[in-house]
Amino acid sequence: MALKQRAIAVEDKEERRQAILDAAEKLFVKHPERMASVSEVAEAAGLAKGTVYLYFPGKEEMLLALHERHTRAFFSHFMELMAADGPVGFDEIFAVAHEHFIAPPGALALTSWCFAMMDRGMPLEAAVAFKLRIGAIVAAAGTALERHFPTLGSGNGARLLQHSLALIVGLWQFVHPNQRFARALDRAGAKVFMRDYDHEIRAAIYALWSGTIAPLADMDAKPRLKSVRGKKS
Amino acid sequence: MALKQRAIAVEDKEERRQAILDAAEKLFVKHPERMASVSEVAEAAGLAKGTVYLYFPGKEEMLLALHERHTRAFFSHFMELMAADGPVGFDEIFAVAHEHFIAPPGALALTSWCFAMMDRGMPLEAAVAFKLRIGAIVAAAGTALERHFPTLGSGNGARLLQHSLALIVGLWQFVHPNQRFARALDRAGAKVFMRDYDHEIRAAIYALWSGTIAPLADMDAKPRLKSVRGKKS
Amino acid sequence: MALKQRAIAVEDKEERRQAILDAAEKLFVKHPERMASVSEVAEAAGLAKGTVYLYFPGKEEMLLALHERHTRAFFSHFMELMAADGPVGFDEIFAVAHEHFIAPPGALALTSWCFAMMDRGMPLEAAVAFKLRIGAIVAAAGTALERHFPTLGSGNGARLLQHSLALIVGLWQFVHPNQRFARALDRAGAKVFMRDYDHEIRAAIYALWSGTIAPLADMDAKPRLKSVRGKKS
Amino acid sequence: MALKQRAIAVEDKEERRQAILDAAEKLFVKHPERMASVSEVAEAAGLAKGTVYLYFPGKEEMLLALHERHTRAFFSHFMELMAADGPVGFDEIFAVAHEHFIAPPGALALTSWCFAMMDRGMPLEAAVAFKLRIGAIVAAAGTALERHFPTLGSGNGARLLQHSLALIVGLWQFVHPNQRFARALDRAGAKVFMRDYDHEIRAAIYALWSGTIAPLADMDAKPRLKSVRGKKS
DNA sequence: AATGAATGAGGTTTCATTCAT
DNA sequence: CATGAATGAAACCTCATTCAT
Repeated sequence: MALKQRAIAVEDKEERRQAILDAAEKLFVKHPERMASVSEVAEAAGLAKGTVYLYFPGKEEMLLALHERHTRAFFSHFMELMAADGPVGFDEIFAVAHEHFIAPPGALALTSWCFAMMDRGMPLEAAVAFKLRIGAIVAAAGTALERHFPTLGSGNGARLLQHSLALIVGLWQFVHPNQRFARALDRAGAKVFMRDYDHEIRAAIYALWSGTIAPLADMDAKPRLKSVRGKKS
Repeated sequence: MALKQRAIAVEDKEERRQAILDAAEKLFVKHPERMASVSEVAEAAGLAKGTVYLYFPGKEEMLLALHERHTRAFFSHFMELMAADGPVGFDEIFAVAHEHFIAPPGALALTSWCFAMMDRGMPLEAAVAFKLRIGAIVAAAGTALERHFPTLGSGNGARLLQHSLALIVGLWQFVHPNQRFARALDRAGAKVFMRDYDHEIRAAIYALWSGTIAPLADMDAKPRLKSVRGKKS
Repeated sequence: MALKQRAIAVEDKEERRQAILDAAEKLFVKHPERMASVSEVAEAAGLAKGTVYLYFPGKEEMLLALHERHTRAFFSHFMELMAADGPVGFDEIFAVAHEHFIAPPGALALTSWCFAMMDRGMPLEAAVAFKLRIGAIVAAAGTALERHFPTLGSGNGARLLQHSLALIVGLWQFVHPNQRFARALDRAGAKVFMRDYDHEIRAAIYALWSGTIAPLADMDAKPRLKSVRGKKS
Repeated sequence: MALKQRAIAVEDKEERRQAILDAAEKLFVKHPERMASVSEVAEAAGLAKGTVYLYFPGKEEMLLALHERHTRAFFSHFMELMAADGPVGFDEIFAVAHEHFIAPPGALALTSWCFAMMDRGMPLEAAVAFKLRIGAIVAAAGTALERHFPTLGSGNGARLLQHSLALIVGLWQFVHPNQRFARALDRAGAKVFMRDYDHEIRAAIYALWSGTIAPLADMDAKPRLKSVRGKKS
């Protein structure tokens, strides 16, 4: 179903908004080495440049909206999982995160870019508004998580979720597990040591959850986190 | 000691290079809302614009070099710590990371920006060269870490370090614990739930290390990472 | 008739393109000692710098287009002349060349500059495309010329035209018959020997046409192109 | 014999000056698509950038000096020819021009570039001084030529020489008979009509000399330079 | 005399955004 | 609502020239 020439009804407008985001996403994936310009996005969406500005206040906001779409989709799915009756395993939760953040090409690149822009280059209000919206969602999701893992304690659900997403994004930035880098590193003859992002992130997240949900004791007293080197017998 | 008018000796050149980085860093911190232009950096360093291009191939490379300076300083300090005779505690290690990555104003903002640029907007070669240089350092540091925590197993030291740095950066991007955001969030009347980055990151890293160094068992079999919700009596 | 604020119709666009060329030409003549910058041209045309880049891919292409305008105007006029019924004299043809190449201030300076840029400093494609366009025109003009001067023989019309234009440009470069040079040479107290370009070029072209259209005999056998010096009585 | 480290004697200085010109010429030929920078020239000459400025007031003057070297060599050779006792044929004279202007790679490209720069971009004084020096040489050469071709008449020798050189340069600019253009035109699939510069220029010069030395009558009265088109009966 | 580090004017180009149509 | 022409600030970068060493 083609888009209408003029979007007058509210649903038509929303549809067009989504079409613009689709176009932006497509281009983001298609050209991993640069940011598409607004006019490219517009063209890809079958619209004129100016029209994009009827739907988004600016370029950053548009990309942030795209990121938000990913994020909302994840949490929506996550809440469904939490709403389930039976117990939920790490694997199931991780699978949802994988589906929405890790698997979609460009998703983490976009997240990374958005976070950098939020700090410099984006109107502060847009960034803050985004954070408030997402914050509310994370809080709800955290509460839901706590119901499943009572040892977490109040407030720690949201924290664990944030730590987890932070780790997903941060590790991606370290590994840059995309074709461009992979090829370039191969050309450089590099025996690179950490390229299997999927495996790494799973292990890291598991460790984080393991350390959070099932902590062994107080941080500082733990002998296990004292190194053994140089220990006197 | 003032810089010479002309840096002819190799040491003088290095000194000037550092002076340019100092200026860039100063401006980065001073104007958190935007990136200073090359000519601003030059002026702040008391040099002409063209001179900066004698020391760096371009703007991105300059900022990457600044980030690399932080990173090298951290690992240098870290290696000193590892070289110590006695056992090393989590706190000591974390303190070093804190000193070099977390405490210096702008350090994480810069890291975040560099990572985003590395993906889009920076010459690929520059990014790859950087990754290779840092990769070698991380590998060495990982090996050193493994000597202190034998349960880590070969190769896991470097991985843990990367996971940790990823978490530091990623969480910062979630929290954006800087004045601009803090003020804006306050203005927005937000009861924001996670603003104490220092505390959060410590807990998150501890959990990660705890989960990595002292894992309790295989990931999937662990009942502790099965939720209790909906469990039949 | 003033230009529209926005050139939307194709004719308006062409008009604006011409207006930019007009501005460029004006500045070219006004400042014989340097090339105006694109932003000066834009300002002179009452436009913003960026707008010029909507109409021309770059500075060189813009100036080449200006030169092409002269050239096309000449050939257009020339073809009209050729289309006339009666016989056409050298004077009439030369008058057309004079009107379009020699008389307009700056025309030959621009031609000279374009030719130098075509060799170094201009994208090769732009230069080649220009040559192809002009080549087709010259070929047609040559054919027309041959109809008027049957002794020329097939193909020689285009050749003569090119030789003639070459001579016009080349001689101009020798004489630089412009005010700047004239004044400077006077200041230098020079009794310069060849300053009347208009007269010189007419004589030279006449000699060239005379020698081409009415050649006396084979090149090498001619006693007239052997010098008389040292000839035995 | 290697150049001395410091050129103190006058001959050493001249030698170094020539070495710089040699380097410039080499680079000019080696990179037909761009102008070498001063520092490239200096490096090719085994000198530092600043040293070039001890021998030439600026870049333009350096290239003009290179052009002047060609020109002086030609006229020197030409004068030898003129000094010969016997009669001199067109072929011999043309051969000298060919040897110094046409055959050396880059010679005409340089001439073309110098002429364009003389008009815009070069200090006027440098251009005028050059013209005065060359003017004197041309005048002398013209006088010598007149002795060989008495029908030329006083003053016309210099004029013919200038017309000839103008034609050589001008035609080159039309034809751009160099590899870059040749290849690009071939790629463009062009059946270009005038690519044999050597043949063309010889014919054109011959026609010019023929028309100048052996003119048939007054310009305007000549029926031969009336076209035949449309002639009655 | 030679060097090459420093200069900085000068130029081109891009592209997010605005706004007349 | 939609368009896309116009804007013009912002940025980067080069390189001829100067001058401290």
